[in-house]
Amino acid sequence: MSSSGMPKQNDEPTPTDSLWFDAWRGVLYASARVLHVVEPDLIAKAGIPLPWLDVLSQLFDAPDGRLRIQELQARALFTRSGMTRLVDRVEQAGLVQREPVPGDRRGVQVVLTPAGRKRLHEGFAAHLPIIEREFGQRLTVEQQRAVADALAGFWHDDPAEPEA
Amino acid sequence: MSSSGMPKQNDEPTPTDSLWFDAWRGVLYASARVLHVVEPDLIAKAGIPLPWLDVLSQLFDAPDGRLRIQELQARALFTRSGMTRLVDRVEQAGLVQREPVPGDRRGVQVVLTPAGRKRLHEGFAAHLPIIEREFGQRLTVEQQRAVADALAGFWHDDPAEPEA
DNA sequence: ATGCAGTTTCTGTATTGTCAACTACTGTTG
DNA sequence: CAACAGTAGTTGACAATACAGAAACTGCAT
Repeated sequence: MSSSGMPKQNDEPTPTDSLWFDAWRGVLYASARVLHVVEPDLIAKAGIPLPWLDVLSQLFDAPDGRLRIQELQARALFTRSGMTRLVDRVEQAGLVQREPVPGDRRGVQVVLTPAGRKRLHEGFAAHLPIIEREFGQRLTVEQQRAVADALAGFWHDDPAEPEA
Repeated sequence: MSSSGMPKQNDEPTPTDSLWFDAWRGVLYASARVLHVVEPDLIAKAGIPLPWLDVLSQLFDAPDGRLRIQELQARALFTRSGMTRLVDRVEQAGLVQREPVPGDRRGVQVVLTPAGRKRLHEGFAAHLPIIEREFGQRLTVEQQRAVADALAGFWHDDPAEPEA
């Protein structure tokens, strides 16, 4: 906010004086640092890479428990492209299943299998304590509430909608 | 949402009732969603992939303007391994330079070139407005302050130190 | 019907990331 | 000083990802 208009040839490429940038930096570093601890543990304890867990939980959270490839792509947190092949791998592991879309013969619906639902729960059970230790316990309750409240909009709104 | 305390075999794999998890989800989704908008723009406008900018700015922020490969690896936000090759590419683009470490003949110091410093500034100038629009403007000033304050610990402390 | 722009997913290919050896060097120990 | 465990960085084999274009289908306009 405060940096006037030319952060160009200063001595700092980061406008350290602006509040929103400090907030952004906190968000960026927090997610990166926590994920770097969580990811190896998740693979070791539950045998699920992070992108798989993402697909699994997006499906679980979907209203009908089923999502099309492009919907998965829009909601995905880690993989931007290559959803076809990511689903290939998860399907080959038996955690997910492709089904035809009733009215549209080019589309594909992806659905959780019972095994997929089971692995999803295992995965969450395995890595929730780590997230609590690495993230939750470093914040006071007031800070947790403030962050949750401030950032709720980023996961609450539908990524398919281009936002208001 | 309201499930009391046994997130295990409920109908929700996510213990939606705990505050720290909502905070974490906010952080995770905010960083992912913002990055998904920022990254293509950064490549289009400044020709720098996000991991490059990360390397460049870590070097810029380093006390002596120089970092060893393993220090880059420890501080890196996006790339966990393969720092050798990432530095290869950035070096080949002329933005960075390898230099021998005075007292240690196996080590390598990575230093910004003038061209690298220039591209770093261009990159930041290019994508700061986008971050402000996608992130900063979605938060009130109080929320910005709260988030910045709550998450300051994640980027302020040295990743080399295993933290207190 | 036929054609055609728009869509949904898949495939080919290049690039990037991951994991496990491997080389070169350091500092310590006998 | 010779041996050796530990460290720094690189390399090679392989998996995952990105991007462009192809194939199949839809809905609307002729």
